[in-house]
Amino acid sequence: MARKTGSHSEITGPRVQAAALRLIAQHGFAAVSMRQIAAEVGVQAGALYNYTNDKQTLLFDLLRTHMEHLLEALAQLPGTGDPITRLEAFCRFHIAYHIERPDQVFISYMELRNLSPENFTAIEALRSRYESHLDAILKDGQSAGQFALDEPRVTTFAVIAMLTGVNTWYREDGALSKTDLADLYWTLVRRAVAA
Amino acid sequence: MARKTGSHSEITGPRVQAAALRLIAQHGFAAVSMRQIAAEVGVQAGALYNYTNDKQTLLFDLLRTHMEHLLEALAQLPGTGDPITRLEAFCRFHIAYHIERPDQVFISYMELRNLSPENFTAIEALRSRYESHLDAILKDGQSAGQFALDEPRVTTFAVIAMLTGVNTWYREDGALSKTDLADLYWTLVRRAVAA
DNA sequence: CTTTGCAGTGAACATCTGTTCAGTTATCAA
DNA sequence: TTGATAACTGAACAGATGTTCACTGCAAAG
Repeated sequence: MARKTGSHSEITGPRVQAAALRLIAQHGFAAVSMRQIAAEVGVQAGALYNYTNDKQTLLFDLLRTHMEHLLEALAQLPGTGDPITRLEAFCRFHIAYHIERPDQVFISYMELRNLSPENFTAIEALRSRYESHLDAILKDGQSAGQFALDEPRVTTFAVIAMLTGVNTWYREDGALSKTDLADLYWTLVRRAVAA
Repeated sequence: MARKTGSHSEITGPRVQAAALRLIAQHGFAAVSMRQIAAEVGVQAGALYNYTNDKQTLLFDLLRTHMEHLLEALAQLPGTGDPITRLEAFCRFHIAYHIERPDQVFISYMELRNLSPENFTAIEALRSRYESHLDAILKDGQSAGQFALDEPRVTTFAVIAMLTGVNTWYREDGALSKTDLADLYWTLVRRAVAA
């Protein structure tokens, strides 16, 4: 029978993911070698192939996992109700979730071009599902006369870009707390879309 | 005497820059080899070294040139006057300029991490000068009571992220004209900052 | 204790990397 | 025609790349 306890794979596997995530976020997918990732984990390069088919799949799994977790967390938000309340919930959620995962977010935007065509399509589909959530809120608010939007789809892109931009400048040790941050961005969004 | 006509360097030099720009934007700095760039230009790899000291300098020159041109163009905008008018001018300028140069914009955000520390500092300084322009407008409008901003610096980041985000989704053959686009974004910004 | 099989090693593979440089070509000035 | 020189070639360099695989060590199952 296969061993259960004493098996390292359940420890090493996540460590490979973590090392790959950190190194790719710092240097870029193409700039990081399998040997560097292995060294970070403390094994030889060959051992990585117990945990991934190849380097491309390693990247794809990082992005897919991130997007799936993001969608799972998003699903906790209310899908119906007052559009303004839902928009606020979405904005605060987006900032809170993304600011805690700068490496994942960075990679998810930067390394799309290093995905194979099939893998790219898969990730784009997940991203599209995420954006649809905000799109639905904006359209509902539009119908209810609470928002004044000429092009809800464009507003979706604009709001997500604005919120995600937090990651480019926010530092944990800065003057602003995460609550301050969410308040500031929510004020901007609220006024931008308000009827 | 040195030759003047018949000298190819004034032709090949820009072609090297253009090829490097296109390929790096598409695949990433680390993923593109000097041989690929040379092939795109139609020369051997060694010939590139007539136009750049090394690969790092080639990247740096692309980013530096982009930022310098951006700042030159920005300098054409009025530096004084009604803050609302200046903010509108800035927003329309930013979108118009960036949307015409997707490769440069992409590289300028994506490849910062592949710059040497000194080169990184130099580019960041240029970027900071650009952001200061918007920052000044927002602070002037704040003082004049035309804008209501809790943190002008954060608003600067938010607005720039939102406007630059256009590049991630806009397509030349889409339904929206560039004027429509600028109108939509300007409406969002105006309402977001309005007192 | 013996057997099983997972986890990891380390060498090997073919190929690619940035960069250098002696040598070739082509064009111009004189 | 001659001499100069900018532009480019093509080979060479030392080392890095992703991936494979026969192998070893070792913990657990029987």
